[in-house]
Amino acid sequence: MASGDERGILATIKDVAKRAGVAISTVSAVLNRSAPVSDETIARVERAVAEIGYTPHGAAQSLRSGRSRMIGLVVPNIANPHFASVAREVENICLNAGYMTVVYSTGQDFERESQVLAMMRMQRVAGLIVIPTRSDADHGSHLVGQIHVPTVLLDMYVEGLPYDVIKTDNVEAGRLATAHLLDLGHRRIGIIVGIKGLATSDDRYAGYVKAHTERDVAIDETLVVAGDFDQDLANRRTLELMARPDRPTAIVAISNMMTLGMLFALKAMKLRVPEDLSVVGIDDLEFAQIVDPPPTVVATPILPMARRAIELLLKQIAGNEAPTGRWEIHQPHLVIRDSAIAAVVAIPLAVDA
Amino acid sequence: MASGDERGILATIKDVAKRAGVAISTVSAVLNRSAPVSDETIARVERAVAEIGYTPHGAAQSLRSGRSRMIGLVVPNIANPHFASVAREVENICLNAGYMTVVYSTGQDFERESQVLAMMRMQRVAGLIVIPTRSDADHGSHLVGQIHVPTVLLDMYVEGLPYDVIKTDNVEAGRLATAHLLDLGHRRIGIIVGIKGLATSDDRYAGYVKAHTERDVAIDETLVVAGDFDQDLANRRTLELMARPDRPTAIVAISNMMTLGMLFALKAMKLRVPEDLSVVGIDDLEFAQIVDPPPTVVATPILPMARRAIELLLKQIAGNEAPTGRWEIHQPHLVIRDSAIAAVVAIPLAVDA
DNA sequence: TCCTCTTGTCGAAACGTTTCGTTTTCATCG
DNA sequence: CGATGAAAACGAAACGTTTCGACAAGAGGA
Repeated sequence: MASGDERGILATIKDVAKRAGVAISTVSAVLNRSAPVSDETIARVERAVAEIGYTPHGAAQSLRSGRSRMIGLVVPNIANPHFASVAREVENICLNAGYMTVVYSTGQDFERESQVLAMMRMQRVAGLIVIPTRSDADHGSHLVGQIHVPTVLLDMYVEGLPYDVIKTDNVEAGRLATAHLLDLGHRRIGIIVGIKGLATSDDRYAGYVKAHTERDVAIDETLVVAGDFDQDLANRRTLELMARPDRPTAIVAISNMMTLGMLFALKAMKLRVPEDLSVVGIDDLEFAQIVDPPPTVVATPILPMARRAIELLLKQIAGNEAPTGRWEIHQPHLVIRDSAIAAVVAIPLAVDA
Repeated sequence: MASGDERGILATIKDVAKRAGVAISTVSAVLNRSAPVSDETIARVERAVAEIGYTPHGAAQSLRSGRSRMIGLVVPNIANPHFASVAREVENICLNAGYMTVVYSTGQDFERESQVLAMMRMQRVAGLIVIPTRSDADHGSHLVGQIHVPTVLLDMYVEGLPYDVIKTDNVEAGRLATAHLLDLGHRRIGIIVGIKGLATSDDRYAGYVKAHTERDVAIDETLVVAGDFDQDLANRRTLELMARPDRPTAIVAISNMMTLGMLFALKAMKLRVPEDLSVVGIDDLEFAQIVDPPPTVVATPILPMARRAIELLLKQIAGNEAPTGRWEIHQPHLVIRDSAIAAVVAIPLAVDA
């Protein structure tokens, strides 16, 4: 960084070549180890690079070579700790692999997703990890039209898309949460589902139904209320649900933010958890241990999933492999903490499931 | 997206020109509104763009024009909700301004910071918002050598750097937190400080001292213990501090994660907050309301600060303005919740400060 | 009528790399 | 000793844009 850069104009490979007294192509060969160069020349070039503080121009590289060193990560909301930790993981691994990560939030919004994908296209990212906003086939074909690079779908699938998918068994997650409550003797279990048409939400709800069916317990459809994936609406729905005379004795929340919204609503209503109401969330909370009460949740192995997604993606990019369109399903598991206890009146069911 | 793109090779401006029957430069003029073009030609070009689904090649644009549409955001840790919300805000505003955001975590690590800045340089980002890892002059000159674009420092300053700085009054934050406890009658107040040499940490500690001095209360230096900014070490330090026979009656934690670590440690020790120990944190917690207990904190207006930082940065980039090197200081304020109550033995001080 | 100005369009150069075919040098071998 | 080949270095084309000077055509003024 000694000299040579005035006013933000950085040194170019040409400057390096001149200083080292070699051709541009030789500098390139040294930098990329792409052709045999004598030890002496290598040394001269490297010295020149160090002296003038040369940093290659990424845009020029990717323009010429046709490959960019960027990977796009599209998540619903980076402010959600769940996705933030995914971002952190992706960022880390990619940096080590020499890739830059570009993270963007869609806010579960269709148009915004398009806007973000357009940006990604413009930057000609080398690959994409996407947590889609919706799961229907319409949305799928829309996505396909927008994406022209190796892509791995994370946490959520879209019907009939030619990408690899890393996901949790969401039906099992819903089943696990609900079964836990049923086995604790609860019979009136509310559930706040997410956006209809979102596989994550639909599947988790399917698990809720499955757990009931397995145990031959009837579902009161009025206890199934619609939310989105966020805190506010879950909060409101909880308020409504608990204001009813025939309120549930337990609730399942199908996302971490919804669990939070729910707990917050209950606190505002001065209802005690778990004494007045048992709660089971899906997706673990970052700081669960100091939440009041520490919630019982079905945790999904999001970090291993994220790692696997990049691994697959990098392999696709490197090997120029076509995506297999395969689903890789990771299993969730129940983490018992303090937000769910046995129902007071009902007789616990024999556990055998 | 009708045709023209096979195998991920996207259409170029040349394809558009051919299809519209005009010169490349005319297409460019239409797309950038950079020269007068007849209405009829505009229409023809726009139709061609739509028909073949043309997306400009960002790398080529920035190579030729010398300006990139990217802004870099360098934060300590994206997994920390505090910084994640900054990221969300920056991302949002930048997207609307036509810029892409590239977020990276340094993990408060010097080398990693270099690595990240090198990446940013390689991508020739148009501007940078940085939350630095250290504040000393050495680090400052190191930063200057690494940065060649308009830059705004957020939340933390580095001595004698020619960049604009948006920060909180950290001395006041420390003072506010400590004064609150002193005014509640506490006389043995512990503090877990961050990394020495970090302005944020040093200043907040200075505020702690200031509050004591103002009230003529002596400080027991052994109650001042060193942490980093993270959860784990704060946890350990709390354990140590509370294991002492002459343990404090209150503690100040100087970051959100440290507050969390502290609360967690106290919970593990089965100490009640605030009955056994009063706690005041600095920086608000995203989900404070459902933390047990909801902590009393000194909140910093991080989102307005972030907004202001981008505003300043975009202005610098657009106007080719030199940074003013000015400091803009935002005031923190006390948010009283449930983690701090009056000391049991001591007589509260008359409040006049 | 001629000159000038404006409007619309074009062609070519340039941005900083990678890549590939070519040239130079020199050792090896028949 | 001349041919062969490998190793090292070079030069130029190309990637997809923006930008700028040039040019044609028509309008307006003297």
